[in-house]
Amino acid sequence: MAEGRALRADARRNREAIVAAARDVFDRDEQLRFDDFAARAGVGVGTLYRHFPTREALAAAVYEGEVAALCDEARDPARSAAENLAALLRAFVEYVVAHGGLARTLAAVVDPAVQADGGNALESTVADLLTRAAGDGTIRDDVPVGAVMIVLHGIGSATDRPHWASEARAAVELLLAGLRAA
Amino acid sequence: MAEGRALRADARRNREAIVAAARDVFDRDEQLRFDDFAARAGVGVGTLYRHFPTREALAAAVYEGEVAALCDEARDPARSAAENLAALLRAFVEYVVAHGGLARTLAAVVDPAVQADGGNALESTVADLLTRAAGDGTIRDDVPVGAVMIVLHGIGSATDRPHWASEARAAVELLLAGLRAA
DNA sequence: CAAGATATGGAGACGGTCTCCACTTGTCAA
DNA sequence: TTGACAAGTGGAGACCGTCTCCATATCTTG
Repeated sequence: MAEGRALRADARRNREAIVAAARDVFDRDEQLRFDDFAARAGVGVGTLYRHFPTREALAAAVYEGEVAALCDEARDPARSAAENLAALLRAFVEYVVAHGGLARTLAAVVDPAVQADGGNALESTVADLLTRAAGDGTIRDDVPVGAVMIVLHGIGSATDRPHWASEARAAVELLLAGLRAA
Repeated sequence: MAEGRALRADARRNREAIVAAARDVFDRDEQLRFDDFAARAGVGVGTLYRHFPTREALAAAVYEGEVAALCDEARDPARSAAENLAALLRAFVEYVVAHGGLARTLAAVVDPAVQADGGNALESTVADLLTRAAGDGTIRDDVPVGAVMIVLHGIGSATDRPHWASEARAAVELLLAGLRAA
């Protein structure tokens, strides 16, 4: 996804408007068809398609922005890696609790294979914390990042269970307990 | 979904043929459109729609059958509840490893809210084992079933991560370790 | 301020989903 | 067995969301 060329000014504005509109729509959990979607962002369908050829591409763009904010909160140098990891995972749940629709859409639409492929900020942040905490001896050292990501994915995609919020919190605590166990 | 009326013999045959065909298609991970789908089962589209108004209804029917088999394996009276629970969770992963397409389809299509609503054999089996194992004192007693289900859901829906099989196994071990921890 | 490059929008082709009903098949009472 | 009614069927075609295509509009650069 490297920028091959600089976007023309108006194109960039449109692109941003689309992402913003998408964020909004996903968050409200509105089920909009692609055409209306374009209208909502104030552009034509053609423009929407040029910038984001698939629904997934659009979701990925939103995803990227959301995740970046989350990761920043987990880089407090005053805390140990294990503490930062716990903070990140808990923040993740609270974020998802606050933005259920967004989380569900992203979990449903963003392809795990793509995410796992490297470009994923959340995964590499978790991987980093995991490695460093394991180095400290504060958590087990035999846990692949993927195992943690799988749990997070489950949390993001099960948002319409009746008591989901408390279950999600419990799942994270379970995960943290598992990480600490010998 | 109580049977309001007994199905006519031919109708029942058709219904079963459809479910069997669906199982097959999902398992192979073929992306079939509804019409061809009906043809595959040897019935008309109309028939398909009468029996299963939505893709989800169809997936749910397949799901039910698959899960019933799994749960039976976890009712060994010679083992403790905790052991049966561990066996069930591990069997779940191995099942999903062997039938990735099926698992992904079901995870993507079957609505968690419906599953959680009661009619779900897997969830009630897990709930039962969880309660009994907690009674024995072999695992923590503050874990809602939902937390475990969320992890299982994550496992089922992340099947296209590159090293997914080993990550899924690790996730289950992590979960089991978390359950054991004080 | 040209002239070329870049981006736009939305009409309409395309294709999957789902409905509807004339027809077939099963069931059951006589 | 058979007639008569209920139950079930199939697939043509209406419907509607997705996506392409290109004449037009807008930027940018020399």
